[in-house]
Amino acid sequence: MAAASGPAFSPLYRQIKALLVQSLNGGEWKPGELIPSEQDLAARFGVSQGTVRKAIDELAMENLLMRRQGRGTFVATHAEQNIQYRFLRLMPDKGPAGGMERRFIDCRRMRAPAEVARALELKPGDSVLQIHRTLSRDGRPVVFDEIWLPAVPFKGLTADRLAQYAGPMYGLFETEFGVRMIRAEEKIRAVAADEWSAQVLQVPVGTPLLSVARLSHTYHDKPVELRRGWYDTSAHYYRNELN
Amino acid sequence: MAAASGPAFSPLYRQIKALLVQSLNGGEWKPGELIPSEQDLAARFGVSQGTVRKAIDELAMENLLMRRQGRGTFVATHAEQNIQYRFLRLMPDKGPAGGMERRFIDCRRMRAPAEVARALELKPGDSVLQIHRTLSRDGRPVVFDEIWLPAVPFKGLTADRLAQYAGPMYGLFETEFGVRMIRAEEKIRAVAADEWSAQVLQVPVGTPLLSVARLSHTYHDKPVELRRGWYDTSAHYYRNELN
DNA sequence: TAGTGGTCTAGACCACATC
DNA sequence: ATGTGGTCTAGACCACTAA
Repeated sequence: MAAASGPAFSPLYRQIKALLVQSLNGGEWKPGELIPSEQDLAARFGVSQGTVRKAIDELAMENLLMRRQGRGTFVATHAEQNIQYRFLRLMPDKGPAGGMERRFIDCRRMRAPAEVARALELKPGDSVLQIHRTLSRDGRPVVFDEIWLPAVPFKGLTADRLAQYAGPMYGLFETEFGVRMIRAEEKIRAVAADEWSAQVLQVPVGTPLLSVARLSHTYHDKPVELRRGWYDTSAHYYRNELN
Repeated sequence: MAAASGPAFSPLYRQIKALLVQSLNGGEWKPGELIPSEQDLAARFGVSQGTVRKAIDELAMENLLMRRQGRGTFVATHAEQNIQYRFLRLMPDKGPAGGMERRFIDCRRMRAPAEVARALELKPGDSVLQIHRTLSRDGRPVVFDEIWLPAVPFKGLTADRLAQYAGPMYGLFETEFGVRMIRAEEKIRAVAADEWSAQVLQVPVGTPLLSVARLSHTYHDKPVELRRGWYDTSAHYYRNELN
């Protein structure tokens, strides 16, 4: 009848996958929790275990779920020791990867600038939070971040709460605000340090810095964080894998 | 008996996968060619179709093979129109992604510097090829690459041959030298343009540039290309996806 | 019409974690 | 001993391509 443009066919396991994402997004199973066994889910949806398995396979590959043989399938979380810094690709030239010191400079509420509103799919003038912070290694600042969050799901977030929380920032977002980061895109450039970033990173004005603009998404590809970072790459590098 | 340190268990489909990689590496099926059907492979290896399928699934996910419903499974290739610039992550701020003009500056044979020999796992002093080239958009140079290749599999490669070949460089490597690039790692930094790169990219000395050091691997994680690139990110950005 | 990969099922057994 | 995910099998049927 209609113009016949859409995908018109969706295999069963993708429909099951969509139902699982619904349950994740709706909070039926929270980050870190155990979800029902494949057998239980198969019974619940009225399909075979193999079909549920294929749906979970894809969700595990997309890092929404984590399988552990003999234990079960868990909702992935940023609040874990082993998967820490999942999105931070900056590696030190020498020494182990982890362990940078966080310092929060400020956290303000304001009206979204046009550019920020566009990226976060807000109306121009909607309320947003702006956070500035640094990451340091061995006392030397390496990363200067400016973070923009929509005010509505993150109401009540302050610099103090950020500073008090031990563990990755995205872990706090999960546990305190129910916002889980799934996927992000980064646009990377080389820029000269302006006065502000030069001061914060303790480098001369004009020093080449890596500019990293990250847009993070939660379920259903909804953007929920815009992050502009300046990285001092004199003793670190941004690592990427091509496949 | 022994100290029992190795993986000690390998599922059937991974053994099949290893056999398939052997055949790919050995040249039984060349890039772009059709491989036998899953049924044929199952018969050949004495396993069920499902087991072969799982092996092929992983190889397809790693971009070694390409499945096409109704047609069969093909060996992936860089010499294709649709998958062009698979490894180049530089995107223009405006306009479509593809279509940059290549220019080869030189191609010399020399002894490997220590750093290059280490990266390519050669003996110090082994013979290597050094290539310089640029990529331009709308006549303006954007990328300056210095490429290092081991001389032995790439014997006979000249700037002329590079310039005459239409299509991506890795396509030429496949068809002319039988070397297929599978996977690469990049280390990215912000640096100031030195005199040479400034001249080639037509920017002032000291301009911040993206420094991209890429190590490319063929089958069995063997490194076969070291590429140091300088990107002018005034009208382009390096795009990355985090998952 | 024939052949390919893609989906779905049902059942058996293995590896692993927990009790 | 039990329950979980992981592997392997065999067979049926669907979607797609090409001749």
